[in-house]
Amino acid sequence: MQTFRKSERLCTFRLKELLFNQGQGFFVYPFRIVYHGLNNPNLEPLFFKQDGLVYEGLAEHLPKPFADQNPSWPYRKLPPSALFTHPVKIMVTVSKKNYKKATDRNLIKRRIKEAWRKNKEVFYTFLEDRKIKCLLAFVYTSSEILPYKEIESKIILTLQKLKEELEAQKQAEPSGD
RNA sequence: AAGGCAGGUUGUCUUGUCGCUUGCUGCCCAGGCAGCAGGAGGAAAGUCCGGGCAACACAGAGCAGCAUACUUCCUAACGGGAAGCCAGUCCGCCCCAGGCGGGCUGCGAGAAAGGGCCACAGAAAACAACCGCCUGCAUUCCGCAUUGCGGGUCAGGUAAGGGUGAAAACGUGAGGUAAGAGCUCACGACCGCUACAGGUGACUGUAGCGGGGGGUAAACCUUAUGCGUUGAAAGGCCAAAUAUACCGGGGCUUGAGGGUAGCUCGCCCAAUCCCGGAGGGUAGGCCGUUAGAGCUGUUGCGCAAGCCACAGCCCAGACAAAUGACAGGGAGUCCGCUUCGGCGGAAUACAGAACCCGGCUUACAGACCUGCCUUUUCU
RNA sequence: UGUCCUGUGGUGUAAUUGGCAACACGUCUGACUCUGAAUCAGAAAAGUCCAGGUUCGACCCCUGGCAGGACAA
Repeated sequence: MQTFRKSERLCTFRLKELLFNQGQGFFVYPFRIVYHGLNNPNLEPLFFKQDGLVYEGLAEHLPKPFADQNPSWPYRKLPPSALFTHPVKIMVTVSKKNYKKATDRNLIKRRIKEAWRKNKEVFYTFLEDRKIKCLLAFVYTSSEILPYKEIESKIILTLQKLKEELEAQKQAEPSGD
C-alpha cells in the first residue's frame, strides 16, 4: 500500500534524540540521511501494549545510573502513534535558514513525502524479511527547489544505498557476537 | 477604441488514479476497513495599533514613565475610518494686485510660562550701534589760521542705507526731525480682544478697539486626555516521575523574603522558609480551541463611515503541525504561423491557518466595474 | 508565538547639544630591487539599507517598509 500515516512518522521527542545521538549518516545530494537500525532480532520490541496503554520498553538499553534514578521505569504512557506498527519511522527536515517562506518549505516536504510514499514498499519488504526496524531522517540541504522527478530518483538512489549499509551491518553483527 | 491615474470587486475550472486529515455511522477490536459530509487567505504575512479571554490572594495613593493631540461623528475599542475646517502646493476658469472650482499632501494643541539652540557668512542671530548719519559753550591732540573752520578723541542720539544669510526686527507714500524712527497720518498685510451674524463645532464674514522684538516643541518642556503587568509557551484538570543526597550565605514575630511588574508610602502573606552553587525528575493526554463585535440577502435612516429591523445559514481545526502528487482536457492572456476553421509554444501571481476578532502596512500574474485626463476616428 | 537589537567605501569600525562623511586593512599606480616581500609616495573607491516627512540644513529627529541577527521551551 502506498500509504503514509501518522504511525509511519517519527514524532516523539525521545526517538529523535535516539536517532541523532546514535544514528549513522551519509550524503546523497540533495539529502543528508541519518538512520538508526534496530536490527537485533532478540531485542524486546521498543514499545509494547498492555491493558490498552502504550509503554516504552528499553530498560536494558539504558545506562545503569539512569535506571536507578528512575525506579518506575519503563512504565510510561505514550501517544498511540508512537507504536511500531510499521518497520520504519521517518522525519523530513527543511531548514528555515535556507528557505524563508513557509510555502517553499511546505512544497519541498510534500514532494519528499510523496516520493517516499510511492517508493517505500520495496524497502519495507526488505526490512521485514530480515526483521529489522529503522529510524530515518531526511535533511534537505540544497539551496534550490528541485522538481518532483529529480527528488524521486534521488529517493530511489537513497533507498538502494540504505539497503547496502543495513546489509553490511547485519553481516558484521553476528560475526562480532 | 487605445493608454495613464485613483478607488472598488475578484483572484482558474473540470475528469481520472494514488494519498493526508477532521466529524458522524457501521463492522472486526483501541488500530484498521467501508460509507457520507467537510478541509487555507485577501492578505493567513509584517507584528505596527486596539480589544476579547486568562492568570497575578484582597482595597489603594503619589511621583516617574509611555502614548495621543484641528473639529464633529462612527466604533466594543483604537494611533483606525467618514465628513468637514485650516495651511501648503499644483491645475483650470473668470470681469486677473484678486476671486471661484477641482486634485494632492499634512503627528494640524501651546513659542503672551520657562530656559536651551540657531553652524559658515555677516557690524549684529535676539534687551542688536561695526561702518554710516546727526548733536555737543567735552577736548592739555593735529592742520589751516586767529576767538573760527576741518579732522581726531570722548560723551551721546539714531534702526533711513550697508557685499552676508534660511531668517535682519511690518510694506508703500506723506508729514515730522539736528539726524532719524509706527514718532504721527492714509492705504494695505499680520496678531490679540470685544460685539453682531452664520455654523453642533473647528472656523468664517462684518464692525470697533488695542498691539508693534524672529524661528525651532517630529529638541527639552507646558497643557489636556488615556494607560496595572504578563501573554495561549496564559491558564485548568488527569496521568507519570523524583531528592534537597551535598556545599555556602541569610532568617524564624525586634520579620529573611514575597504579592509589587521603575521608585516611595500604605496594605496583605510569610517559617521543614529564602538566595546562590552543584545535582535529580518530566518532555504524555484532555480542556482552553473554534457560534463569533459571525456570514449572506432585503427594506429603512444617514452626504458618508455606519446603524436599526427582518429572513436564512453554520463555514478548517492540525499540534515534530493535515489541506497534496501525477496525468489528461477546458478557459482567459501573450507570441509565432495561418487556407481565418484553427495549429504550435510560453507564462498563470503574491503567498500557507497555529487562541480568536477589528483595523493599519506591505506583496501580488490576470480579469471585471466606476470616475477623471490625454490621443485618434465617426456623428 | 512573543520580545529586543543592528544596517556607513571590498572588509572592520568612527563621526554626540543636527553644521565639510573620517580612520585602518585591502585594491590600483609609481619609486626602491636582478625579481618578490617589506618600506616610501600618490590615487580611486561609499553619499550613509529603502521611501516619505520635520528643519535653513538630517548618518543623527519622526513615520512606514526591507534585510540581517539575538533572546525566551
